[in-house]
Amino acid sequence: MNLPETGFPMRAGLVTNEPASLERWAKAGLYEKLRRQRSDAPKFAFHDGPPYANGSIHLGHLTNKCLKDFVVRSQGLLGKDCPFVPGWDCHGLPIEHKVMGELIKSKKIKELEGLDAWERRARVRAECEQYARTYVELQSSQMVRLLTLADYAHPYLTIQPEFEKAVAEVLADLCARGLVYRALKPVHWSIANETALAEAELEYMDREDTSVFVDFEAADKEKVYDAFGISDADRPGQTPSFMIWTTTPWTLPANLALAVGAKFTYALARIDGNLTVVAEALLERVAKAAKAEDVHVLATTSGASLVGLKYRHPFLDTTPTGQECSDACWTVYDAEYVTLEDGTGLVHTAPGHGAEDYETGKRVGLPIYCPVLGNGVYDDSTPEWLRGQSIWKANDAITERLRHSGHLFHSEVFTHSYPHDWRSKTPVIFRCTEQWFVAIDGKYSIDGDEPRSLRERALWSVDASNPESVHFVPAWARNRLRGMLESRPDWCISRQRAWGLPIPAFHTEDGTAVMTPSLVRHMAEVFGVHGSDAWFTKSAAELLKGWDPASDADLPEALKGLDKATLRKGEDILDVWFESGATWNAVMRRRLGVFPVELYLEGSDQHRGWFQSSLACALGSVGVPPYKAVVTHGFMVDKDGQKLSKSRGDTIEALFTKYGSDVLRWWVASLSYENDAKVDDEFFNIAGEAYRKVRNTLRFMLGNLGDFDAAEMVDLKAIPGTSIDAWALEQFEELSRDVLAAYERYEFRVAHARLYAFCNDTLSAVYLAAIKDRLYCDPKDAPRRRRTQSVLHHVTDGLCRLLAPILPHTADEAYRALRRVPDEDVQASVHLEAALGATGVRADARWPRVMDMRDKALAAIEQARGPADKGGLGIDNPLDAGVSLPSSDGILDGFDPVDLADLLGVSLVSVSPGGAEVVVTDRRSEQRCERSWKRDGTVRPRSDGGLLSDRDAEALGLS
RNA sequence: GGGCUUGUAGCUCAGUUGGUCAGAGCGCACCGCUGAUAACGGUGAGGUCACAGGUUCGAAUCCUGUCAGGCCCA
Repeated sequence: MNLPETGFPMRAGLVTNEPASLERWAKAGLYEKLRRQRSDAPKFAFHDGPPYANGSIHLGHLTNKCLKDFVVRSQGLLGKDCPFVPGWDCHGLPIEHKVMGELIKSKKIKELEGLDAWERRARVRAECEQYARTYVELQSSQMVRLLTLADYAHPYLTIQPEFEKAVAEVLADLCARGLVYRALKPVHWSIANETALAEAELEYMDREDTSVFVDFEAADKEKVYDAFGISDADRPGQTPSFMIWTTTPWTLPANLALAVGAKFTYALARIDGNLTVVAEALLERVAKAAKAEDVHVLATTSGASLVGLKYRHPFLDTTPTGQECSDACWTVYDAEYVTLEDGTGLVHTAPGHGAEDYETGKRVGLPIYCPVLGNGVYDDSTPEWLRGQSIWKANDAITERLRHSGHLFHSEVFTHSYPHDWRSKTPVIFRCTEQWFVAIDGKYSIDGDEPRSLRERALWSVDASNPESVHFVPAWARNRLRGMLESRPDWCISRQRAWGLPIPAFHTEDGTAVMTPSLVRHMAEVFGVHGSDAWFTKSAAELLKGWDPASDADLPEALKGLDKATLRKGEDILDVWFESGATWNAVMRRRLGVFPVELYLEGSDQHRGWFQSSLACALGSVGVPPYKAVVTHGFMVDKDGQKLSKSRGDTIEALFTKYGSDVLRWWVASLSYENDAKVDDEFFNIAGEAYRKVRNTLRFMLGNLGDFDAAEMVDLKAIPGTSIDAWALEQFEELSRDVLAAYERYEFRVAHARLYAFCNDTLSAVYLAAIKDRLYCDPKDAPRRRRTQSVLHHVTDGLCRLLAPILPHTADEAYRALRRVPDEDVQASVHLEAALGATGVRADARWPRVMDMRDKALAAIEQARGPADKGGLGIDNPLDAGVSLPSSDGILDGFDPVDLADLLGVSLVSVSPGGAEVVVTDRRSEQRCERSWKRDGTVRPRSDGGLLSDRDAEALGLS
C-alpha cells in the first residue's frame, strides 16, 4: 500500500508560520530578486495611493491593501514586472493638529511662544515629521505582516526632498500654463490669533447673538408690483421692501445680494404698516416674532419671478465697485441653499463672509468684498461710523442705525451653536483672504495643441466616446467622476499652516505676489537638495541664490530689477491633495521612469480625492491622464450594513493572530469589492473554513506525491484523451485560463470562486476520489500510477501558482513541500514563478457526456442505497455495487471500465452498447479484496492465504 | 437636499442586451466512509427576487415613486 505521506501539515499554524515565511522572503531578498528576474519582462506600472501617516492600519485598509497585493502578485503570475512602491501621505493638518495638541498638553508650547514665526513653524514641523515617521513605521510593519509584496525598504514619503521637488515641478508646470492665480476666498478666521482655521480646528459652543430682521427697500417699486402681478389700480404708493434675517449684523456692510429659492412661493404682505416681501410659508412666524398684529397678504408669486429685482442697501450709497446698484450688486438671485427652515426665505448674501455667499458671488459675478481686517476691525472702505470699529461692537451700532433709519423690522437676542477657535476659545468669523487657486476653466495649450481648459481635458479623458479614455472598474465610476468634474469649482491649493510643502511664492514690499514658473522651478531644485525645511530656515536671498529676476521672462518688466533681499517669503503651504496629486510625477515618472501608469486602485471616496487631484495635476502638467485604468472598491460596513463605528472591533494585530493573513486575504478575495462589504467575526471564521478545505486538498495531493520525483514525469500531452488523467489535466487548464483572465480583469472574486470550486468539486469530489485506488494499490512504479502522479504533480504545481496571489504563505509552503525544498534553502519560492503554460493535452470530446452519465449513475446508486421497500437494493457502500452503463452511439467506446468504476466509486463497471438505462447491481455476494476493498470479480485466495484481486496480487508479487 | 450606488433563499453573492429554469457556495437536516480522519463523499429542505405602481403578450431583469443602507458633497 502506498499511503499518503507529507510534511505539509493539516493545521496551518499561520500565526507562527506566516512570520517564518516573511523571514525567509526577506533573507532571499524576494522583492529585489523578482525585479532582477523580470528586468526584461513587460512592465505593469501600478501606483500606490498614499494612506495618511496617522494611526494604525484598520479594517478599512484591509481591502485596499489586499486588493493591491492581489494586483501586484497576479501581474507577476502573468509574467509581468510589477514594481510596487508603497507610499505615505505625511503632511497635513490632522498631524499638525495632533502635534499642536500634544505641545499644548505638555506645556512645550510655551517654549515656542518666544520664537519668531519662522522658527516656531520649523520647530512644529520637526515634531510633525517625527510623528509621521513613527506611523509610517507602524503601518509599514503591519502591511508587511499582511503579506503584501512591495518595496518597503524604499517607500515614498511626501516629506522626502526628491518628492517635494517633483511636486514643485508640477506646480511650476501649472504656473507655466497660466493656471495658478491668487484671489480672495472666505475662510474661517480667528481674530484672536489672526489666522485662518481649518474645520478640524473649530469647536462649536453656544453663543448669544443678536439676530435682526431687516427691510431692504426695492430700487424700483413698479417692477416688484409687476412681479406680483398687481394691476396698476391696486398698486400702493408705498415702496415695498425685501425682508432678510441674519444673526451676523456685522456682515451687513458687505451685503451685495439677496438670495431666494426659485421654487418657493413669496408673499407681498403688509405687516403693521410695513410693505414687505417674505416667503409665504414663513410669514406667520416672522409676524409672530415681531408680535405684529396686522398682517395682510396683497399677492403671492414664485421666487423665480423675484430674481433680477434690485434693491437699495439700508445704509450704503455705493457698492464696492463704486456704482449705484446698476451692476451685478444689490440684486435678487436664485440660490439652492435657501431654505424655509427659518428666517424670511430671503437670504442676505455677503460673498466675502460666507462659503455659500461666495459661491453665489462667483456664479453671478459679484466682487468678493471683505471690509474686515485680520484683527477684526472694519477697514477704510466702510462708512466713517464703522471704520476702525471691532465687528463685535458693530453688531449693536448697526442694529441701532437700522432701527433709526426704519429698516429694522425686528431684533432679538438668541443663543445658538457657533464655531470657536479651538485654542483661544474665541468666536470665529468668515473672512476673505488671499489664496492660491488652480483655474479649472482657464484654457491652455500644451505643445501647441488646441487650447482647452482643465475641465474640458478632464471630461474628455473620462468620456466613453474617447477611444483613449480611462478605463473604469466598475463602469459607473466613470459617471461619478464625471459628475464631480462637471461641477467642481476652482481648486484652492493654499493653506495657512506650517506642516506642508511651502508654496514657493515671494512678496514684494507692496505685497505683490511673485511666483513665476522659473522661480518655482528654481525652488524645486532647492527643495530637492535641502528639503522644504529650507523655506523655514533660510532667508529669501539665500533661497533665491541662482535665480536671476532679470532673465526671468515671465516676470513683469517693472520687477526685473528687484532686489531679492527685499522679498518676503509667502506663508502658505500647499493643499496636501496637491502633493498626492503629483505622486505620479515623483514616484512613477521620475523614480521608475514610467508614465502614464497602468492602474490606480482606491476606495470610492477617492473620486473626489486622489483620482481627481491626480488627474488635474497630470493634465495641467503633461496633458495626459496619469492612469489608464481606475479600480474602485467600496467601504467596510458592519454586519447590518451600517457605517463601521471607529471604536469597534479588533485591532489589525488581533486579526493576524486570530485568523492569520492568508485567511484575511482569502476573505477579501471573496468580496464583490465594488460594493460595500459587511465585516463580522463570523465571516472570517467562514473564510477560515474554506481556507482549511483548500489547504486539505493541497495536503492530500502532496501526500500522494510523497514518493514521486519530478524526473519521472511522463509526457503529459501524450496521455490518452479517454483517460481520467487527461480529463483532470484539461480541467486544470481551463481553470488556469479562467483564473488568469479573471486576474487580468481584476475580478478576484471570480478567481477565488473558480479556485475554490476546482479544489472542492473537480479535485476533491471527483478526481482525487477516483484516483485513490490506483495511488494506494497499484505497484509503486506502475505506469498507470506514475502517469496519474505526473498529472497530480503538474496540477499541484499549477494550483500553487494560481493561489499564490491570494494565499502567499500557503501557496509558497505547498510549492516548497512539493519540491521538498529544505527549510534552510530560502531561494525557492512560488512568487518568482509565472503561471504554467498549456501542455497541449486534449481530453476526449465525449467527456462532458461521460460526466453527465456519471451524474445519472450516481443518482441511481443513491437510489440503490435505500431499503427494498423504497425501490432500493440496500447497498450502503458504493464498493458493494456494480454498475452497467449504457453506451448508445458508442459514447463509452475506448474508455477504460476501471477508470469508469473509479469515477463512480463502485467495484466494477460494465458497458452495455445496446442499453438505455444505468443498472446498479448488488455485488455483496462477490468476494471482497482485502487490500483494495473492491469486489471486481477477480478476487480469490492467494499464495499467502489472503483474499486479493488480480491487480493487488500482482502489486504484492503474489500469484 | 444633490451626485453616484446597494437591497435576490438564514448568511455571502451569480443572474449578459426583459420571455427554460430563480441559481451557487456557506450554514442547516439526513446518510455514507473510517487507508485525506480535529478529514472526505452523497442527498435534501429553504425565496411573494425590499415595497407600491406602470410599460409589455410576458420583468428579478425597463420606467416612476416609497422605504432602508453606503460614499462624496451641500
